[in-house]
Amino acid sequence: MASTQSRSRSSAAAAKAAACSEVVDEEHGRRRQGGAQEETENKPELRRGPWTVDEDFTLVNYIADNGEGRWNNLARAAGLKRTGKSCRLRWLNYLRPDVKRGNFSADEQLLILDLHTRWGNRWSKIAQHLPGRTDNEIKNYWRTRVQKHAKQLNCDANSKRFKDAMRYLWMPHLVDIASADDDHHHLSLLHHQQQAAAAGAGNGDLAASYAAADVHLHALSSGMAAATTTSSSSDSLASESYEDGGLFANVRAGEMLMNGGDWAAKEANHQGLWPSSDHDQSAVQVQATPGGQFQDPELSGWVQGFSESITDNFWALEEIWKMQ
DNA sequence: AATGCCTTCAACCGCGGGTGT
DNA sequence: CACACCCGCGGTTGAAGGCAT
Repeated sequence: MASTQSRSRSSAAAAKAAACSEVVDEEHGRRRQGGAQEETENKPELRRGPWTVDEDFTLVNYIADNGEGRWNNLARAAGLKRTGKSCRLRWLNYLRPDVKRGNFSADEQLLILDLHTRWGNRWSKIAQHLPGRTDNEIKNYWRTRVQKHAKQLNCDANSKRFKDAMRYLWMPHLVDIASADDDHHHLSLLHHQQQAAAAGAGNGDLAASYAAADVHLHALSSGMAAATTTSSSSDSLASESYEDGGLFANVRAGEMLMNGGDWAAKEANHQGLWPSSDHDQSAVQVQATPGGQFQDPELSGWVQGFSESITDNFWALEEIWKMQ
């Protein structure tokens, strides 16, 4: 389990830090090896590197008594030879009682992929929607796992190609895993994510994006045996969008509009498929053929060709991932 | 068993924005 | 208004453990 690994790593690091600490002159950023004996009488040097158990204990106790914030003052008052920054980071990323450790669940992975598609490298913003997860952890996850997959697929993690792979292949698969794991839980997470994003959309752009249609691509995760695209009205952000019991990718036309002109252009060329301008009444269903062909030949060929070109490698990676 | 490469993640750094004086 | 300080964010680094040879 990753949490065990983290803990063992942390304690080992702490032991090492206790044996050989590095200190830094905060004002000038100078780094030195060997630490305490090099302190000058005027300026107490600051420790850096891995935290010791004693330091953790001191910080946790101080925050328990006095609360967090004002980190530079806190570091001094607590008697820690650390910068305020370092204390803050240690607390937020590691010592905070509600920090969740261990591997990301399929739900969380799905949420990260979805939110990153929408917001890019806004790690702290993404982290706000994953309770107990820190921006640092999500960032590391992205860089080590997601970018690795992108590299193995020979494309950039920020490229349209990879984003499309996530939308059409990875996310449906994660939905599948999440469904098998806990159907209701992932629905509630997605619902939470939508509500949170909509609530935070006072700035308008997200509101606009969510005002656009939801597009549900059914059964892509099971090899595109069939696909159903549903576009519903603007107030379909709510959970009923997810209540039909099927396995699907949740891809929003508005999100596509937000994330690239290509999608906007594609959508403009496929009004029959994604009638995003249709913000009124009833949902529009576009049924793919049993062979997995979309009614739109261009999109069908593009999706299927892409899917065929990477699916083997992609699922193999998924299997590796599940074993972690 | 020894060695070297790879992966992961805690921690650091620089920067920009906010706030107080 | 200018300056200093603080805070938070995103990018990067380096150490430890895992794994392959």
